[in-house]
Amino acid sequence: MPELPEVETIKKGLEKLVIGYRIVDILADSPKQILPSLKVVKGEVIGLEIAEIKRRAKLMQVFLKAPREQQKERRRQLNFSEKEKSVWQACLLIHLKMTGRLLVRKPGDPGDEYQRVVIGLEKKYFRSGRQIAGGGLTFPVWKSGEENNLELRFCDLRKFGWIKLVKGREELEKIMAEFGPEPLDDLTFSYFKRYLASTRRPVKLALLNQKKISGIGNIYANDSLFLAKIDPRRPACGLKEKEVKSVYQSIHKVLRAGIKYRGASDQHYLDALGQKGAYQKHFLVYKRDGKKCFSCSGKIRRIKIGGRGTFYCPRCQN
DNA sequence: CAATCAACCTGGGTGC
DNA sequence: TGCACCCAGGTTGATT
Repeated sequence: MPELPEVETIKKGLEKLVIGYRIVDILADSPKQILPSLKVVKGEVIGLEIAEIKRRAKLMQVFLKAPREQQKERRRQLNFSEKEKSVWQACLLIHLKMTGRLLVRKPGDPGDEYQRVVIGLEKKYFRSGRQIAGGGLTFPVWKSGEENNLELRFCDLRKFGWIKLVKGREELEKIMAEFGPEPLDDLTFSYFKRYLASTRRPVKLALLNQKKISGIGNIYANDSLFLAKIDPRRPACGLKEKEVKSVYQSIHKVLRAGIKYRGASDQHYLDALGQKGAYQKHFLVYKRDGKKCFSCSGKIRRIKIGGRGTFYCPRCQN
């Protein structure tokens, strides 16, 4: 279940591994997961270079630009206002849903489980510093080396995840405007307080609403409410200011812990190099039903809220 | 408006 | 061993 900390961990890995690589091919065993279609995406992104990777909510944003040698040509084609705006030419928006993975491998590496889409990457690299040309001029030597090629593999057991091509800043902004503030970045206490006061839904479901707060999924919602000692079933609007503050702070603590431990590899999650995270070793209540509460030693209970597994300590959380 | 629920998928687990 | 069934959870969209 890649939530904010998991996607953030993958993002940091991808940044180290694939920036500057050029997309040379896309293969899809599961073309339905590529939007609007494999054909269109291939047509638009092959030849572009990965310029920047960002995370927003639970989404990965892979920004692509024309490679250096084509930039002059592209600039000539654009009008002035486009020049001003477009630092990037296309963006691949990736949602991993529950079982998605983004793995960076070498082309010859053994196939990964549930491999659905493979993006072939190539890098022209600086080989030998500068070479002296005949007239005393110097220039860099770029050489494509197959041994340096990589694959970005999108693996997804349940095929709920997707990769979507976004072609402009406006389109991206329109999509991203549907998501609430980032809990570790621009979620202010006053906004949070106002939001909780505005809904009678169980506070746990309020935390999961991506339109209002982005990035929190089932694991971190459960653990946040345990840390805040709040019963997940309580109507959000019924929390006192002190309790709202406690939930607000707990969300920060739990998400930061998730990032610190490189995510929770409870079932499927792996980082960009295929490594497990460790937050599952630090679950406070998630998946701990029947086990002892770390605070009072009582039994952690499992119930359903909004159809989803919910874990809490009946004695500590009320 | 809000709440509920099926649908999207696959594999692992359970009960018979 | 085989088979029917349920369950996991992020998100959308239809229905009440």
